[in-house]
Amino acid sequence: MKSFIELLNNYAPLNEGCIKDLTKEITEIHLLKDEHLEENNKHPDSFYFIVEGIVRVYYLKDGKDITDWFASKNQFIGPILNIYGGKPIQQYVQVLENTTLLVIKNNALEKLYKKYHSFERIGRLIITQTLIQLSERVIALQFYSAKEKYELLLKENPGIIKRVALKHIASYLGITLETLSRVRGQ
Amino acid sequence: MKSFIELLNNYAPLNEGCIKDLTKEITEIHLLKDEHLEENNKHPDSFYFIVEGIVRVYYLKDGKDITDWFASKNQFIGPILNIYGGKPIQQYVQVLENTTLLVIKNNALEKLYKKYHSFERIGRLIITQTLIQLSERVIALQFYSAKEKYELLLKENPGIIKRVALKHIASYLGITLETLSRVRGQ
DNA sequence: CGCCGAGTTGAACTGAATCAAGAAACGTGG
DNA sequence: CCACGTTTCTTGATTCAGTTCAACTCGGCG
Repeated sequence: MKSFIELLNNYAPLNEGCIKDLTKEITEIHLLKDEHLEENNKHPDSFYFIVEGIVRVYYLKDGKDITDWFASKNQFIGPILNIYGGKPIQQYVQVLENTTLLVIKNNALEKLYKKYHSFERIGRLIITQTLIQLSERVIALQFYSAKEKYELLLKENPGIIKRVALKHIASYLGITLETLSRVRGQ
Repeated sequence: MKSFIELLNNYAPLNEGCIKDLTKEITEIHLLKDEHLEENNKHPDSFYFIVEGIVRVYYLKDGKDITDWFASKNQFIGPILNIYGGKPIQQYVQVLENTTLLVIKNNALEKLYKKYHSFERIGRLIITQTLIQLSERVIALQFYSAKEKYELLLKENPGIIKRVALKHIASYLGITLETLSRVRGQ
């Protein structure tokens, strides 16, 4: 919780009142390996911060499980509304290790945005950061070979390989499990 | 100019003082077909709004000209810092038709963000919108065939085909000009 | 011990890239 | 308004990275 506030403070200074209001709206939850956030099958209505552990965000495409995003310690998961053919995709969040999360409801988030300018600023900065990350991914998908995409992931997120099943890595990279296996065999 | 303010107001209501300050910082420029924004070769330091016309944002990858984004009437172009292998990519903006743009310097933008909460909010909302668009593109790149990507573009931006050279469409879609040509021949 | 999910390996297939050549459209100057 | 060169687009033949399908291996767990 402290580390969360600290992290936000790095984006922009938060005043006491805002921290107080924010703290009131946050709840901490613990999930065990392979559990899902219980909000599945609902419209996503919360924002999460990962205190410890690792999760993946995924969706179903033609019945196949596609990993959209990994997040681990000190990272955020927001309801990044994914769109497919003009329609929002139902997204799910699965915990890949025992994980501690902070949760805040979207409507509480909206209220804080409205009430505190500095909080709105932090929201803007975090989203901007996410946008930049995503833009790198677009380039990777457009030009990198399977091997290059795997190596980029290794470079940017070295720990992930040991913690996450390869099938999830494969779908995240947009390649098949078989191709990933061959790439890894050098 | 009016349409610009109106458009912003749709995101969040701006007060008089903010509109006044904003207006002071905006300059209108006119560019002819094929001209470039003169800020090329510099670090991008402005934000644009397209009043009329169409532009493309592109970068060079291994000497090849890759279109990253199209923008036309009533759309924004920000310095969406693209990253490639961890390094920011120099981006260029070329006008594809005679075009009228509004320009605001980044540092003026930052001042307005700081001064007006409602302006910061608009910034957050516009970036969020961009993020959603980009997330759709990630899915398209991961799963769509060349034909499907082309059809998606046709559906979402029907006018663009007649206004933009096919080679730019091709590099935007992440396919070769030859493949695009074949796809178009049904 | 035997099952089951996860990962590996192999062979055939395919969508798109590449390379190459030609056609069509465009603009500029005579 | 036409001739010429440049740029843009099309078409064809070949190649290749990655998919698909299928069989097999490995490790954990009831």
